[in-house]
Amino acid sequence: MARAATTSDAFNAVAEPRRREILEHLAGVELPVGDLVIRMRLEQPSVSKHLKVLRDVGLVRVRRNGRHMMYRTNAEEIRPLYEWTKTFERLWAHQLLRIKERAEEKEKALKSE
Amino acid sequence: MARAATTSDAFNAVAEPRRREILEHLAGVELPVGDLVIRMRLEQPSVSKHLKVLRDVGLVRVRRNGRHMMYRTNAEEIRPLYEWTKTFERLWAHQLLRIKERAEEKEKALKSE
DNA sequence: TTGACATATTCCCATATAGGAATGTATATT
DNA sequence: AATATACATTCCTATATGGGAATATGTCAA
Repeated sequence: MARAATTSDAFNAVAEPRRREILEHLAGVELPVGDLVIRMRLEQPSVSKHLKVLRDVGLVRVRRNGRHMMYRTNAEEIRPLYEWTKTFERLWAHQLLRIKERAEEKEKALKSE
Repeated sequence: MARAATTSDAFNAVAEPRRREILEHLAGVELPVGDLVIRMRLEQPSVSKHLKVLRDVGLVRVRRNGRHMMYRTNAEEIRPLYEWTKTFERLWAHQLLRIKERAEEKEKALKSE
């Protein structure tokens, strides 16, 4: 079996750096394809193809305005990724706590010299 | 150009569902490969190969214990994904707010009937 | 040393890209 | 209708899989 399609879910779709970049540009802002092409210095077909992947998984919404296709990020679809990563939060919090504890131990040791 | 390697970064590594599953199993718990094989009902070579990808990007740590290789999730490497998704938080919060507002409008309209 | 056990690695192949180049489609303007 | 503008789609190719099968490596036990 080969790798899962980029359009199989949000996880696969955002694995591509240029697509994450697109989502950042379209966060809370509606933009036509041409603007992305200029800002990202990427060929128009490439931008359109990335946008198609993002559309397929619902990460962006489109609206036609004359000749322009206005895209914007649909953050709701990013949320599951947020929720998944968040389940590991306690782990890195633990690690930070242990680092803090060690730092305090060190300080204590210094004072008692 | 083909798709970026699964080992190029954490984003690509966690795009694979079985690898996310592994990270969940190893969250805060050290386990040998054999345990993952049983729990995930996946062939041992597959598990080992997924573990290699996760090791390459630092998402898991290993320690040898006799014949057993003890793996555990290194949450620090998941944190960047969390931080990235978190930057979109305000957007879905907005959306929720708008949904709430609409609900209130509706209620208001019902009361004034 | 010889097995037995636990994992890693290699070889295989069908599949899915990402970008470049060329072309197709839809809409506005004159 | 004819042309220009804005995007989308198709064709192409080098590359990277993920799992199955077979094999290699490393460690413990007798």
